[in-house]
Amino acid sequence: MRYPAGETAEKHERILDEAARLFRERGFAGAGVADIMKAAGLTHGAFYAHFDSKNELAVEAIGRAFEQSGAALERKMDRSQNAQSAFLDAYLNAAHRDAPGRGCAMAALAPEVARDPAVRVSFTIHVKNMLSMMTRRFGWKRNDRKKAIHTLSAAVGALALARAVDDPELSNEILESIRDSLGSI
Amino acid sequence: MRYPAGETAEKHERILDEAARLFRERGFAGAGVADIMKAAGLTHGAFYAHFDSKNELAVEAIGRAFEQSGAALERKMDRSQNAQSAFLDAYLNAAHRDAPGRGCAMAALAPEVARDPAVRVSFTIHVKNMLSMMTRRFGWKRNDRKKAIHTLSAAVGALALARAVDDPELSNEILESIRDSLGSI
DNA sequence: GATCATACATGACGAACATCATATTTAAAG
DNA sequence: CTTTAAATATGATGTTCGTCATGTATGATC
Repeated sequence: MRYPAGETAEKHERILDEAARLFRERGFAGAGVADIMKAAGLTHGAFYAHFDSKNELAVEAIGRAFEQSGAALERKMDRSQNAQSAFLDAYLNAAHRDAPGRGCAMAALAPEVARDPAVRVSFTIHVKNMLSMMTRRFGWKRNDRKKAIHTLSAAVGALALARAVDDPELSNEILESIRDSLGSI
Repeated sequence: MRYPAGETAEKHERILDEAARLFRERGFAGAGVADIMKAAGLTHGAFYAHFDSKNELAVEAIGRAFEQSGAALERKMDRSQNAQSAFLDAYLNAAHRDAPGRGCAMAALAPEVARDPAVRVSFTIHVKNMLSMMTRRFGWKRNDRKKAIHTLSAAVGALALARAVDDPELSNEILESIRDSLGSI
């Protein structure tokens, strides 16, 4: 049957949201089209009425993931006196580590992105946005750009490592160490 | 036929080497058992005479990848006056970025490792080894451990981001910035 | 109100993949 | 020398996956 335009648009958004979540949780290869459609409350057949291919979905889902986690970060910085420490607290903590599906796309997907030419294009735009957002909000005077790159790289690396190690003490130590180290650069 | 023990052991090593390379290049999901066996000069059928499963291979291949890239790092530090700057130069450069198959397993595989319980165990041991190797060789006095964690996280994050972005200028800028920033911590 | 367009569900298809079965050949063990 | 055990190639099996084909019901359009 033909469905009301508004409902279709909502389903489209649900597919994107679930893709952005499942890709971050399981990787591009680990989340199938049928999985994503099921999570969005549909069957696999409807997928190609919304997207040209799984790869095209990956491109759009990366953008969605950045938008979601970026907006969450900005909200937390808005509510704080110190944007930098708000960023570090929000990014480098156990809740973020334990919920990759709602977290940073860079820490969850960077190596897989590197292997997908189409996704890299979108990823690059959002990394640039992230860097300019950081320099803007942190209010740094000199070496702004280098400090932003340093903060971003260390935060992304720390989160990825904290997720990959099996030892809870080491995982927490990584998060705390980097939060502390980056607090005074 | 039954093959001489020495040849079989060599083939076993070749399988491990090719797995360590292909997993880093394509990810665990992206490199198939048949691909790895073909790269090792064998057919897929012989695989289960060498390993119990693909996942078991992944566990051992992660160890092999750490050993290879760790040994290469140590050789470069041996040949230098300053272990820290030798580390930074060896890790954060375009050649390492462009050859993930011979490079750091953390930057190439951390998010996938996080999803595989068996691989995480091996990964954790090697991260700990890496941290103690760094503190030992860098000759730091105070805050050794925190500085090692900081250096490792920033280097891993920078390399992963430098590979994932599409813009060569930004990619080089990330490598150079972090090399510079970490040179004075 | 008749026609058209489309978003969906169901199901199928072909490819890729991990794993297993079997036959073969020959090193190793006795 | 005979027997046994093992490493390999070939091929099969069952599953998963991306994508496509088709039917259907109904909102949209005229």
